[in-house]
Amino acid sequence: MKRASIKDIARIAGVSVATVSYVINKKEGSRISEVTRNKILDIAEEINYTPNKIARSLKMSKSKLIGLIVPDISNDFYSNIARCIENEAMKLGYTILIGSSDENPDKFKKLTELFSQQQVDGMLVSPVAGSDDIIKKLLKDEYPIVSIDYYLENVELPAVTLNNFEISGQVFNYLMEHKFDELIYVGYNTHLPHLLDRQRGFERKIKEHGIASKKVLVEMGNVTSKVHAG
Amino acid sequence: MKRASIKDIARIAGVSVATVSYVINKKEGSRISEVTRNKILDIAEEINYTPNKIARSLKMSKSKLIGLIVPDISNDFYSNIARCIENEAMKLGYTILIGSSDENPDKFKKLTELFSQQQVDGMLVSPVAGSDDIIKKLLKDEYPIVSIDYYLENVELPAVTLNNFEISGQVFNYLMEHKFDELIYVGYNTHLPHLLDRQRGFERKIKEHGIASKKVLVEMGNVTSKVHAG
DNA sequence: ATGAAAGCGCTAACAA
DNA sequence: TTGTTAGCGCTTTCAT
Repeated sequence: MKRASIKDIARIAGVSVATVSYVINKKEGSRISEVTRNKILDIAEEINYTPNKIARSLKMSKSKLIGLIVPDISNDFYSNIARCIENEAMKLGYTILIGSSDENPDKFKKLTELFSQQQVDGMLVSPVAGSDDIIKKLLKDEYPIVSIDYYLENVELPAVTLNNFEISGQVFNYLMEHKFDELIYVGYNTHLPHLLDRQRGFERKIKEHGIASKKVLVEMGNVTSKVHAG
Repeated sequence: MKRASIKDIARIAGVSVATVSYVINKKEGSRISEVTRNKILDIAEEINYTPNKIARSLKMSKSKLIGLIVPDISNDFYSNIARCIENEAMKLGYTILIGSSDENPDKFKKLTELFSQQQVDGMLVSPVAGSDDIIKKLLKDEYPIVSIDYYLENVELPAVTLNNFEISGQVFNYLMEHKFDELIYVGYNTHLPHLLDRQRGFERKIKEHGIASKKVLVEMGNVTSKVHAG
């Protein structure tokens, strides 16, 4: 069944498409008499009209779509974040496009391209190691983009993250209160700034308290197996 | 930064938009000389052209979008399904729109409307109690839609589901092998056909084997608390 | 209070 | 081999 368009309504109602457009979009201005308004609304109802947002997007250069890129949507941490984002997006009339990067910069890039082509109005992304240049380019193209759980140094990337440095200190304090006398820091061997913050937070405390400590850095990937081995 | 369009490329290259369109879409036909093709590709690269899929969708009446409705994307079961769907979709050049219904038919309806307006090419939905009419309407409008984990009686709704009746029997067999001599069936008090199948599968076995049994049906919602109470 | 028309970026039929 | 053009469904300016 071909979908009804405002043109169909206009033809049936014997008015112009402009008029139909006005009533569909409930412009409150003085335009449109009660009688035409109702006629149009009735017809719309009857022929089961629903607006074509694609056409609208093209005309308006606004898609009401936002892209979400996470490392893996099947991961509990991210699917919960996705859900919260979805809730807020819905409230504002946005729909979310979703994609998983698997922490792979190529996939990440592909997703940004795909979303960008779908003309999303913005992206929420959880960047991955090696995606800095991709992000910078997006930013340079004036693409609204905010980062999740990650930030870039010397780049104005709006980000919602943890205060990793601070939290590391809190963990240290907790451990101290429980009378541990030697600590081992286990973390990724990485340059990602938000992860280094944890390390730095830990190191600062160690120095302050002059405590025995060790640091174990494992390669990105499966922590569990690496730590056992090491 | 305004995005480049094929018109920009055409202007710079001194060719028509049709020509640009042809090379962008790599039509292999005899059209287009190597030299123009390369010129166009170079310019596209240089001015950072990326196709506007919204425009393309409008023209083609195909959005390369598919909608996915699950009860809750933050639920492990569904986020895993979502991930698989995403993988397959990507392979085929589709992007997925996601929405959570919270098992609420109103939200479910809203999502189908939203997706439909976004001109998705089809929907994968996990229907909820009370959504039968919505589904039927979608089907009547010739909307490609397939159901997840659920089916409708007397309606041709493609569905990927468990064989609940059969599986119930297998569970029963397993229990028998382990020498249980009384069984309790705990399930929802519902009319949802796929859930009733489990019940029927169980009942058939009970009858066949003449075993002592009880049935506890709880209202949809939080099973755990209900069963404890009952 | 309403309509005509341009144009968003793209594809494709038809001409040249 | 390439160009012209109509049109997808919609919004909005400018007339009327």
